[in-house]
Amino acid sequence: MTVLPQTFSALGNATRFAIVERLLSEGELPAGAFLDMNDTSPPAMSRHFKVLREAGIVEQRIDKQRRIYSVRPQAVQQICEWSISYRKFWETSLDRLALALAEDD
Amino acid sequence: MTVLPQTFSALGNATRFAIVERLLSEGELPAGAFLDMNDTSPPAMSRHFKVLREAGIVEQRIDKQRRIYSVRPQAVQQICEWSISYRKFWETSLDRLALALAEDD
DNA sequence: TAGTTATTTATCATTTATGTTAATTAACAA
DNA sequence: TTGTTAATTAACATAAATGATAAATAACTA
Repeated sequence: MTVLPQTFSALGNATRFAIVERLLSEGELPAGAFLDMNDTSPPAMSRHFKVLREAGIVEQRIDKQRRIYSVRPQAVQQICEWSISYRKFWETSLDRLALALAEDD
Repeated sequence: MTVLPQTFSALGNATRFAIVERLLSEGELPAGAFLDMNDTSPPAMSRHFKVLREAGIVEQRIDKQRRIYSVRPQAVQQICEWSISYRKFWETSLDRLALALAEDD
């Protein structure tokens, strides 16, 4: 069906997740902007970007000697749509839960 | 901040993702109901459930000698809220993209 | 009780992921 | 040209994930 497992797998690493969150908040940034992060030697960072690229989560734009990365909106949209497609399930489940808790008073 | 990377990591395996999708569609099921799946020896399946439990994605209910699993609605809700929190970004990005494509006609 | 069913835990082997250092590529700057 | 900056690729080591078989646990059934 979908490629969501690959998307989730790529986001299932704390460093990559932080990269994506930062790109989402700040917009496109060159790879080098992330070298201050926790783990990160340049090759490690480069590989994280490769994983994100191959999962279709980010895209690369080349500007001179810089690689500028940004989040592909479709990637986040796909995640949103997946979770929304089960909304009826989780919303009613949570409603029932809240109700049950309220009855304990 | 969040535990989302752990959630994503757990869902980033095709077998576990399939388990979760089936639980979401069919509702709670005993572990044994999944032994027809692709990989799956009973111990492999058991470990997949353990990963899902530890990530807070499923919960276990014991009925006699059966372990009945179900999806914790909060897990899906959390994913939904994360993607929604960046909705402005990805919706406007996609709008711009559609507009740019339309202009090519 | 003895055997069966459902599931998990223990051990071990193999694969995949991830980090490191060294070398490479490409563009810029003196 | 020579040196510097930005990023990647190559080669290697180590850790984590995942699967298999065997054994253990717990509850049901004859």
